[in-house]
Amino acid sequence: MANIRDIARLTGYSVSTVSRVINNNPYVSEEKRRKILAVMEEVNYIPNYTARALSVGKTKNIGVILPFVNHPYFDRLLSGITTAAFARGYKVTLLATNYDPQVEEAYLQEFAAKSFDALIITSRANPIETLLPYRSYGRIVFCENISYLTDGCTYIDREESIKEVFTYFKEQGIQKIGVTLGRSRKLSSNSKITVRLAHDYFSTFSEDLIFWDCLTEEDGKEAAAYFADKGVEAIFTNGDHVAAGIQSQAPGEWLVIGRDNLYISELLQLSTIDHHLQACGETAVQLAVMEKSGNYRMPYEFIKR
Amino acid sequence: MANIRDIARLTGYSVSTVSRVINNNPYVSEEKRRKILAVMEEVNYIPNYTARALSVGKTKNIGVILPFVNHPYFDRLLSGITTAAFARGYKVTLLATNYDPQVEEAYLQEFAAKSFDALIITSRANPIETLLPYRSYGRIVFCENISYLTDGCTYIDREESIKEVFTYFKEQGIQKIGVTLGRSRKLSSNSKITVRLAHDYFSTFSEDLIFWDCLTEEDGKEAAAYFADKGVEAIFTNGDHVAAGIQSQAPGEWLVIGRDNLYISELLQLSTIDHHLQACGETAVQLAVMEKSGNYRMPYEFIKR
DNA sequence: TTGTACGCGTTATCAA
DNA sequence: TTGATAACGCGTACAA
Repeated sequence: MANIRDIARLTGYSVSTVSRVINNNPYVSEEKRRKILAVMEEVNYIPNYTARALSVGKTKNIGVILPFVNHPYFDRLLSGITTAAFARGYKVTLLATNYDPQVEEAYLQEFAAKSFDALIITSRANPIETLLPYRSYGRIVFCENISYLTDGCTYIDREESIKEVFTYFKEQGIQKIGVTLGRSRKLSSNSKITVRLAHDYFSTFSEDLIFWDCLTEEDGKEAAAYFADKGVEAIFTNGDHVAAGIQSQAPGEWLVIGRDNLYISELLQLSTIDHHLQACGETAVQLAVMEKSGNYRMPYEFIKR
Repeated sequence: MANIRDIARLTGYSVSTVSRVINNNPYVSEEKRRKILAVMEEVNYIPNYTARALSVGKTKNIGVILPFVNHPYFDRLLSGITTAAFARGYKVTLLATNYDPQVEEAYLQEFAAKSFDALIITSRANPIETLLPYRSYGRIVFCENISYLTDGCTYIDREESIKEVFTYFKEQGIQKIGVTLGRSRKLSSNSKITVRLAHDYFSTFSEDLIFWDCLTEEDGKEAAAYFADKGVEAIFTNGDHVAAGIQSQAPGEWLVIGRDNLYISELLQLSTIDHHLQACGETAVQLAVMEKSGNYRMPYEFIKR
């Protein structure tokens, strides 16, 4: 593997001149440029990416912390992130945590070690206090509404969308609802908001009307069994695929509402909230590369069917 | 940001000793190790990842070339890849091409520039001849059966699974079928195999019984319209989500068969092929990190419903 | 327009 | 068990 010094030696010019050719610096005579390019071609020279990154101090790489892929919520978000990152010449590296706090911290350490130019946290496994100090190492974007931050947050409008759904429930005369959620309210802002609003809107609501750890369609089926004897009239789910799992077990049993506006909800004629996750991912990248600053709440659509 | 030399200066020991502490090298006296660790802690020192990568010549990073995310096929594959990579201490960076050959080559150049320890090509935009030379820069794994390679390929068993489906069609007395495909047969081995076998099994088959560029559920709906007057009895699709799109437009009109074994196919009671994409992704990583060698064809399941 | 020399932050070799 | 020093490969002030 030839390096820049080899090219310098082979052409008889200096390392800097070769570097200028590599970087399209105009201050190189045409003749030398041609010759240098010829030699580079001949020995199949390719500048080392890591060395450049070290020298310049930038990697053109954005790290994305998420629990896992192959889940509608994160895949949508990721789609927006990759699209936007790509358009700006950034690559995206996946940092899967499976919600393990230790693993997440290891990634934060890597970020601190300058592995990525920026970090996007789509969902976290540690308390926010653990993460905040790492902001001194570079840009960290949160896909979550962190109240005491005025910059670097982009989030879907859970607060308003859920209120609209719950108001809709009331209009339909519904008194008692169940909800499905992904994980304990400790860290998930979605869980926190959902539970709070459920209590606000429904005096009948209680902790045993929550079906936790609900991630997949299969989990949705189990949720259906769980709610069978709970006397709820409607179920507010944490995803269309979950809603579909529930609906498949007991069609028409409850007013089931999903999220994400997946095709499956159209197919089953289930109402759903489109939280514009794709746009959220794109905004996250804009924040990550400092193209934008501030906090951004995405608009949403409640699709009634 | 303190560096290793700062730590050396601050502790009064040499850079090498500090490096040994960082890397848990046993040849350091306990007293020095303690003191060095204390100072590292105090000034919040974190070894620079890029510098280590440059020095060692490895990045612990696997690049994955794919057209886009948020598509069942690639999301499944990616899920297997991230899981397996994670378990082995590798990170995964997404290299989205959107099927642009130029972009793909740019990624290959980055690979040649030592940006990744290995490359996994899940789908390509260039002819195989363009890619092969890059194997001299490091490990490249193809998720595709490349006949004249005896190593570094892992692929789903399209040949046999499609034969089984087509045989099943014949058993059902079906004489004329339509197929949906993602993109031109030039580069997609799936398209190539499907078209070849369709001709082999069905004398009635012709090019106008192919609905191309079929990627999403919405495309599936268009496919349904396309096949409305083609007189086909069955449609072999390139994905359960596409199959669902077709089925939604004209339930029971055709015998529709999907692929990927998504939940939606269970819901609609559509037959499907489970190609074990997750396992394919995991195997790709094992090949990438040289834990395995050779070619691997994944087993499949034809799920009749 | 060109070249020298140093910085980027580590790891590895070798001598002590 | 330690430390000096040379890689690793590139970018870039600075001087010429």
